[in-house]
Amino acid sequence: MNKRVRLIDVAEAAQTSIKTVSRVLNNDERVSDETRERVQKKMNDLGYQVDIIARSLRTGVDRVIGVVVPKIGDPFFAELVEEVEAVANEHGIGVIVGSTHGELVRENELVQGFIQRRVTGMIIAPQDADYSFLKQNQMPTVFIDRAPQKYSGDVVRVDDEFGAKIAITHLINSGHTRIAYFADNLKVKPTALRFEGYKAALKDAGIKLDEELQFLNLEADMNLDVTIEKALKIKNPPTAFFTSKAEISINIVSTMHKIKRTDIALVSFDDFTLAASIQPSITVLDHSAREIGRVAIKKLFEKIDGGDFKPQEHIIPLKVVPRGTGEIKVKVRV
Amino acid sequence: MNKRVRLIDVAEAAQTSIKTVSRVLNNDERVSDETRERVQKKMNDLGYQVDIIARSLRTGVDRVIGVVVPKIGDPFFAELVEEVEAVANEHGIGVIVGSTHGELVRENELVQGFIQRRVTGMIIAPQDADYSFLKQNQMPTVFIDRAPQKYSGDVVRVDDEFGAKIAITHLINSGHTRIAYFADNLKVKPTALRFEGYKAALKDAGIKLDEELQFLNLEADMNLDVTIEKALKIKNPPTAFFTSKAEISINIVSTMHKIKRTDIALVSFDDFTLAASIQPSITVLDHSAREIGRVAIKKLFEKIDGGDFKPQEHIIPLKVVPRGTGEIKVKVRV
DNA sequence: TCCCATTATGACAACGATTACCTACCTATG
DNA sequence: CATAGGTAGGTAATCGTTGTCATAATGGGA
Repeated sequence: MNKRVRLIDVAEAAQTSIKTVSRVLNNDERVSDETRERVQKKMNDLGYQVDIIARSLRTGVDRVIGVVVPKIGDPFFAELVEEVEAVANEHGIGVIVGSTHGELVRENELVQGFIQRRVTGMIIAPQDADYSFLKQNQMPTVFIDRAPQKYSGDVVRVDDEFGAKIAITHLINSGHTRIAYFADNLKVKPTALRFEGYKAALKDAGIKLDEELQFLNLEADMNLDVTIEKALKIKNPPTAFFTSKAEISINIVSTMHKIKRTDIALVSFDDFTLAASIQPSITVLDHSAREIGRVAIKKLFEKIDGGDFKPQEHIIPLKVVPRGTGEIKVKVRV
Repeated sequence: MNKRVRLIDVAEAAQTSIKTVSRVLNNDERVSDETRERVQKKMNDLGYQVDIIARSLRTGVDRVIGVVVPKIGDPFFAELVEEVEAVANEHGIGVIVGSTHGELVRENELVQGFIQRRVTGMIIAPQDADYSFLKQNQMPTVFIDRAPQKYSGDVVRVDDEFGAKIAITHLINSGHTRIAYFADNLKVKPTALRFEGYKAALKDAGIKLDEELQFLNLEADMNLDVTIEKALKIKNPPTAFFTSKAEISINIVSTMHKIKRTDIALVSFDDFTLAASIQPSITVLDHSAREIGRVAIKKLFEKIDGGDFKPQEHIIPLKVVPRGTGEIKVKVRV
């Protein structure tokens, strides 16, 4: 393996000092045109490439931002990361990603690793990890999806409670009173908030809560056939379903198509591919991963070059995208 | 901002040398238990964190692998990256990603950036960039999806031509003879190969090619309404569609549902979310992003620790997953 | 004409870890 | 008892770049 060309090699070839070559490399004004050209020619001839690692060591930061998400394979986070990467790229900064898969230990390892690497900044979708170790202003960080534990930092998220509330209100306005709620882990903050929104909307409408309609702590990848069957068999069965998450929605859509019960109204908290195209098309809460990503990276850069701002919460507005489901209830109502 | 704790700070606190602390850090045997404990305690007390950058400079590699894909937001590549990350993680190695968005310049920048960073290895889904600058064995690299230009390296890909051929043969065996082909940019190698497979299958079955059935160089995000309308209006219209890519399939499914023409058989080269659930469910070629990712990262690690192997091509087998579409043709046939 | 400001350049230290090499001491063995 | 070998630890060089400070040359103003 042929060795790397260093600044000093270029310097020797161009008969000047390493510092001058460094100046040329960094477009420093203080170099005569003549020298600059000579150096640049030699750089090309020798095929010089900066050593980013050496530069990072010297400057104290690695021009990379660290992104922590639950699952990079999840289309929601994949789009979010794409947006982050696009903006970072404009600043000449790379993106290093890690998935926690819901594991606290992993989440912690990833964040610590980013700090050890002296990343330029971090964007984190926190799970339950404790962030008290992160000293204020130690590292520019923006949290997404929800606030971290024991740390007060910038957060970019959607208004989960309000979103669920308007979604449920949408169903109520369409005439539904028996609305079942399907959610995964309630210990996760956004999920809990969505549940609150569900309850609030019913309460506001004067509809009594019915525990028989609440299907909580489901696993997203679980087969929901049995659960759904159970839901449809209760005495006064639901005419509408509300799901707290795209993965569950997809799962439910599959099952409902399988058992040919597309008469049940369905509103999904997240949008998903084909939600608009399938029959009936699915009413969703528009909840753009890209927008969250864009706002998060923008805020992050503000912190990076602007210095220390007070931690703020940035709420992305949500709105109901009415599609096929939701309105059809009248035909179906019991 | 409080300054970083270095090895030497720990060494002083533990009344020993920097070397001994380094040994403890790297689990070197040559340290007495007593000293080791004393050092570890001090490390904790002071909150010591390695400086990965400094370590990378000294050792000559950054423990990170660089991944280049067309779009990280594309679910196919997102899943692939998730798989890569999972395996890399087991080796204590991070993943840095970049999207080319089909731009040659960007592709080149990304790869050069990885080299400047002395990444441990690279996984690249090449577009049209010229890789002749990459010297053999300069950097462990595995290409995915297709081979690079002007460079002979390891490639992990599916058998595009064969895949398309068996898919079309599946349709032919179900009785179709008028099969339309929808594809995006034919200049992209895999797309071109898929087209070859289409032609080969028809030829083998003695069916004449009809240019009226070929809809090439479509843009994936384009509205296909007009194209489809045109396809269905020709004299002897198609009874089946074959799409070369998930994005196009989704687009077509949307349109077909909109115009209520779910009677047309559809086979998609890629699988996609809900393909199995919608009515009629879509027959696809099973073409696992995860498997490609897994094989690619495995091969990459072989190169990293095994040294230099001869460049090989690894072909992931494809098979048809028959679902609703494909068989229903008889009812529909003109 | 002399001095100061400005410009172009260079010498050298520093960033924080690893590593090659060296030292001191202790034990075992002929 | 002398020497070899093993063990724990230390010193200094090194990775490739950038930042600090110094220096030489040039030009303009007093």
